Amino acid sequence: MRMAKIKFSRQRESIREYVKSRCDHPTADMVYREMRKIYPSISLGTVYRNLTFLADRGELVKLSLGEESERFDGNVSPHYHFKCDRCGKVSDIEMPWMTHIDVLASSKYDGEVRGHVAWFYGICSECRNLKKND
Amino acid sequence: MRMAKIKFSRQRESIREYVKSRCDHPTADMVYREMRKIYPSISLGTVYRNLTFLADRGELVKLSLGEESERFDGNVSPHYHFKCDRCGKVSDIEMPWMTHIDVLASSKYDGEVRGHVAWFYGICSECRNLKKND
DNA sequence: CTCATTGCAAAGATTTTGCATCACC
DNA sequence: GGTGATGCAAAATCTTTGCAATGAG
Repeated sequence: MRMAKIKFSRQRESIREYVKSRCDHPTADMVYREMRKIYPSISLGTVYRNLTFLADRGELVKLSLGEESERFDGNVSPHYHFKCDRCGKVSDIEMPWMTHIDVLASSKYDGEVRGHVAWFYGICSECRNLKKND
Repeated sequence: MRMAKIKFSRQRESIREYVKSRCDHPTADMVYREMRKIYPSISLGTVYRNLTFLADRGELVKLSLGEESERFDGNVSPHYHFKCDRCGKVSDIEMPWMTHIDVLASSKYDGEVRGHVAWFYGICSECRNLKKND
């Protein structure tokens, strides 16, 4: 079984750079709309293929935050996210990764706990300030 | 603005009872296939409408575990889930709800943290036993 | 030249919805 | 009888995929 060779592609490079440069955890469609500014004839399929490709190789992380569409994160170090219930914005939370909760879960469950997925929700500071003026 | 009156429907009762009786967190399609045994002409639309209706009224909980389709849980008390990476089974974990992690997140984030979503993953005991015999 | 990658369009999969009919109350 | 719920089918989303053409090595 031989590895398929990976060839350079401008589209893939731009997609990688774009996601890595953003802090807003864009969806495939957001990436697509941005890429069309550079490559007007790029297809959604290419965007999906490359996002999946990059996520499979660990260069991006796919985030499932219970929304219709997946989001992509260029920051691959383990960290948590906060989703605003009001504006939908997704931000990073700078708090330590809680490996101890895996140990806790493991002690309560008859199986091999390998990790967890978690995110927080509520109202972001911008939306909270807006509400004060309602 | 007047509340719409809610009428009894056998289909809705069966869907409620079915989900509440299960521990396997069925998807809409699993509920649909089960309901067709009782109501051969029930439609997927009716199943979706009722699952959403019941979830909106707090009688069921909709679970987004990063899968293609949502799952539904008849146990509405706060608890965590474990998803087996191998067989896909979703089980409950009997561990206390971790309100303290919301406090922790809140101290690290400039917004109003109202709660969290979390689940654990790994290999369930059945699958681990199978692997021993490989 | 070879074959990985693209663009395009069609197909998949899941969920929602418009509408006429049905059935609770 | 009035209107909420259903069945059916079409549509809406999001994502994947088959295929011929393109382009990197």
